[in-house]
Amino acid sequence: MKLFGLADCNNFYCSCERVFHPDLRGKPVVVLSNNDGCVVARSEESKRLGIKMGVPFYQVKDLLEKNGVAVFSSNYNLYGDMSRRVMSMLSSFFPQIYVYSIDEAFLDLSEFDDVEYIAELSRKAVKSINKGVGIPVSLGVAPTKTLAKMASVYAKKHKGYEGVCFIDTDEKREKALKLFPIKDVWGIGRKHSKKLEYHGVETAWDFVQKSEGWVRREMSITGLRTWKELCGESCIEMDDETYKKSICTSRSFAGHGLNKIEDVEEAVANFASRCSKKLREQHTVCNTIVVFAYTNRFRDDGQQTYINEIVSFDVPTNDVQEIVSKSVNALRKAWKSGCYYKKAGVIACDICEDNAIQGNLFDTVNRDKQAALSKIVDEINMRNGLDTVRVAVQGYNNNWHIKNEYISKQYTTNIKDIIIVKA
DNA sequence: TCTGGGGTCCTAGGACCC
DNA sequence: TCTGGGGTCCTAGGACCC
Repeated sequence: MKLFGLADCNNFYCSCERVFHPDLRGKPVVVLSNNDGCVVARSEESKRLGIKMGVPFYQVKDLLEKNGVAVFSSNYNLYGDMSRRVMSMLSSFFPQIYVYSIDEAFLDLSEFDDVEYIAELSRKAVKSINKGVGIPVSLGVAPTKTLAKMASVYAKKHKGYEGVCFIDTDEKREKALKLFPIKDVWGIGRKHSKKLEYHGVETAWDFVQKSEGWVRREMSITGLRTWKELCGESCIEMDDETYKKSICTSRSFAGHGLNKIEDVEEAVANFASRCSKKLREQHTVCNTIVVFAYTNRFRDDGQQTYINEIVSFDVPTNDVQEIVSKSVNALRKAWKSGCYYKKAGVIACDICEDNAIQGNLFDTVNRDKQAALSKIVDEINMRNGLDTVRVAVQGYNNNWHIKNEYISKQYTTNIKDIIIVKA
């Protein structure tokens, strides 16, 4: 039987923080989103206190304080680096891994034919990662990705499994489906689970009792794929990661937001610069950018506005100056004064590989020179830090900076923050 | 006062063609 | 009274994921 694995890091952001705060093991921890806005990660102890995923920080601040919960702003440099370590260890055990998100990877186990051997390897991997990186991992194995995902949930939930759970027989599958709430199935979101519950479907098992035709009609092709996967038929492909088809950089602004065009301009210039860097990193160019900015949608007193400017290039590009200047010009053109902007961003779309650029007969830009300059700027910034060389409009006022009151150090990526072990 | 950020895929409907 | 039939392409919006 062909099998897939799913390795999922438990409460990943919290676990990362705990690696450098061993005193917090067994204690409640939460990690906040950008701007210390919402709770985006909770340790098991915090979940037990009833803190919900995505809840605004200010609404639970008292509760957290009262229960001595350790609070962290998100530290993406740290989490990104820890993720790389986990993935690299994982691939030393399993040659075919597909990184699905910062804390998850699918494993293609088709080259192994012995289930016992897979089980042994899985247990070894989980133990080694825990010991070597300090991150607890749950691993599920099953004939489809949706079932593997379900197995990983059981692996995490029941201590007896020691982090590894198999759904590899029909009996186990039936039992697993009957105990699994439909709303927690991978691929079934809020809308569909509401609808399914209305039709009497409460568990994954109830769902597979529905007919194929009914599912196709009510939930379209994506719902049908989930249904088939739960029945044991593998039909969700692993994306052989090529390149991202859209790239977005956006931020919310702290407090009321920003109402001066210079401040928003500086922010947009920085978002555009970040987009161009991401494009270059994946060796692609974009044909179109979208610049957006909007006021606080949660307020009903002030004036609400939405800027959404779409700009196209004559020739697809990833050049920082071109993308920044077009973005800033688009913002200036669409600017409406008298509003407090709470969030803004830049999206690069119509992306293609940089070796397949469709030229333009009337192009006046020297593309070779431009590419050479980009390369040098990237190299300088790699050595000396992000944005050492920048486009002037990116500025230094930084009035759009994000709030992160509770951020931990860059333990693994900044030499100044490396922990010193005392003899 | 305070509410994240970054993606993918699918569908319905409009515009247009013969 | 009665208003074809078949395509393609594009876009906005919905639903989902982490």
